[in-house]
Amino acid sequence: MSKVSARTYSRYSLEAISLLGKLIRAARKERKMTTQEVADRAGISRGLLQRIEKGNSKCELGATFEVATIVGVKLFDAEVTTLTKHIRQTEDKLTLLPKSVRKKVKIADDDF
Amino acid sequence: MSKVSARTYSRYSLEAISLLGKLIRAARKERKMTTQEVADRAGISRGLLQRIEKGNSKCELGATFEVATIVGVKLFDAEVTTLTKHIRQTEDKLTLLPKSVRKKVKIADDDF
DNA sequence: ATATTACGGTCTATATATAAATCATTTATC
DNA sequence: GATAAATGATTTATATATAGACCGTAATAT
Repeated sequence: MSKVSARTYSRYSLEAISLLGKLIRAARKERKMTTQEVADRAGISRGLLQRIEKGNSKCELGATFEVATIVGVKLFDAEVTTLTKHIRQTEDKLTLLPKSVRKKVKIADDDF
Repeated sequence: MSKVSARTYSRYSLEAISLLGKLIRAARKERKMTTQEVADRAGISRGLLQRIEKGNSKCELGATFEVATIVGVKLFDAEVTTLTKHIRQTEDKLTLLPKSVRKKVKIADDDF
């Protein structure tokens, strides 16, 4: 017992997670797949799939994305090839950016 | 020790996770935020943020989405209002679909 | 060049997500 | 209506993700 972390997330994040879960659930039913079927294909337990569809924020990222892939919910609205290309582009951008972010160390913080 | 689960995910899922991490990293740098800054705002540890940017599939879904939101990486390329609307639509579709998926219980499985 | 800070990695303790089994309920098919 | 399956929910044991501290290194600004 004794809750320590108690992380709380923004409304947008929670809504996004909720939507992803609902999309997965809808896609699964449209494809007429049972929860057990999808869980097996994803290599996870049925209980975890239920939590994912329910929009539980504490699920594993990999499990969630895998389930989404299985039922046909595209992340980033992109195919695999496009995805790979997108990764390359982001990597290129990354190399151009400074490797380390340096904060203004001046007298006063000009944050707002 | 003694690995038990050893879940493995599809190439697409792993690429999507990798891309998301890279997008987060790029967005963070473009906004000139340090890892510590983002981690604090997200209420997570710096180490977890590093794993998220690295594309680790075993990160918490909520933490990942929260970080993405903070650095401005839009999930579903949609704003909050659009997101909420999208949720409604999905819910509507959900109510129309049969509540339970029923498998053909015929003589032979016609799986392929 | 030097100082300072961001970053990457490692280690440990703890909280907790997960798998698996079980039961009750709902739902589809007969 | 009867039957069987799918779903929802709960419980327990175990694996593991996470926080927090630390260190060394790399990178930026002076």
